[in-house]
Amino acid sequence: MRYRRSDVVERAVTVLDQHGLADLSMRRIASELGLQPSALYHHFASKQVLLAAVADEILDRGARTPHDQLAWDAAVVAICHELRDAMLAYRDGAELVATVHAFGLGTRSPVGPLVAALGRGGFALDFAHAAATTLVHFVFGHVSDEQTHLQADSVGALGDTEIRPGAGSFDLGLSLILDGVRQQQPGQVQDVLSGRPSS
Amino acid sequence: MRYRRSDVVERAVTVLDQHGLADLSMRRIASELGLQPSALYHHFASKQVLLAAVADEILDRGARTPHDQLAWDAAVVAICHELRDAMLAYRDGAELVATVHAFGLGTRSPVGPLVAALGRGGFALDFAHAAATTLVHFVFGHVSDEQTHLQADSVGALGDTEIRPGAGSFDLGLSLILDGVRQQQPGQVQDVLSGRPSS
DNA sequence: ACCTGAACACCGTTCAAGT
DNA sequence: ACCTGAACACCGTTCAAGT
Repeated sequence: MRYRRSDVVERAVTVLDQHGLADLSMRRIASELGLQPSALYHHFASKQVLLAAVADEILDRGARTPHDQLAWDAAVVAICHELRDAMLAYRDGAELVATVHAFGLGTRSPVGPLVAALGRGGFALDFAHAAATTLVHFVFGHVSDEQTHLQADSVGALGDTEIRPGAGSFDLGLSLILDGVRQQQPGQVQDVLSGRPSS
Repeated sequence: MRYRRSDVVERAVTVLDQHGLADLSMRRIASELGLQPSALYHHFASKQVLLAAVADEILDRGARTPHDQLAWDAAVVAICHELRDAMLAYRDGAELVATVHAFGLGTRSPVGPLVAALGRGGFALDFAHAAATTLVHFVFGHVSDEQTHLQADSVGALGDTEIRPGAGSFDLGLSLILDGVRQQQPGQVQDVLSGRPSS
């Protein structure tokens, strides 16, 4: 059989979702396609490049409408939720996307959209960048934890007392950071109890 | 030669610092000690367990005095800085510690001390736990980024326009989260401009 | 353009056996 | 208690050659 680059990515996504990141090897993908491992190097320069394409595909599939119409803070919440949902949709999605992001590969970084949203909030670029990466680190870390616990549960080892991370603690952490960001909003004093401007 | 478990950990830390996490293999550690790879399995049940011991060792070496005397927010800042410094002290330290933490291995989790500090701030346990993990995700993510950029720079590929993460953006992100936490302080209204209680 | 076949230089882990 | 030696079942990557 003769495949296109996108066919390989598609199959890699399936292997990832069904067998996890540890089993996502070049040899495994090749054998599932009925190819020799070396054939993959016609489509991708290295495994890292293939993984970056897989991460981009996962984020693409979770992409929704643009966030330009929303208020800056609603846009930030929407982007973070979209990112979380996209990564949760595939086994080890968060670990894969975070790894690709850490290596500076992949073209779908959520930092750009977040900086844009924060820019509409009137924040300086330096501050917007620091806030955006803080948010991204939180989302990656939290969703990785969620998926690790999902995995542990599905294997059967459920500790009763343990605090499980989920949508609740995600929103809590997210609003924590957002509250911190709002406090730096230039030229404004905040109403602490509602989180909305009071002047 | 005949080694103790701690000798193996010590050598592993050296290999990590000199050659990086990618080259920290069981075979590499064994050969540096003049042992067969199988000999390591007398001391550690698996590579994961060895890595957990290495992470613990790195955090142990960075351990300072306890933070019980400090105000809760000063303690949080101290714990996060200590964690950052400990991981920055060894090549790929952040990636290793974060990986071990994600797998639930290692005995030196910074979440405990952070929850304790936040408890002294009067926060509910659930909230304290969410805040602590948010802080830990931020620290792991930020320091991983710092070390990735350090590595890229030392290789020689320095992009000029790029925003480099460092101590400045670390403190910025940290105070961002801390500001958000302060806003949830029970039974208090905050002075937004100073970050200190006003009532 | 896309793939095969064979090779190279590695992995983590197990296990019987040695001292 | 600590280690050897050999094996098993894998890796990512390269490269000449095929269609």
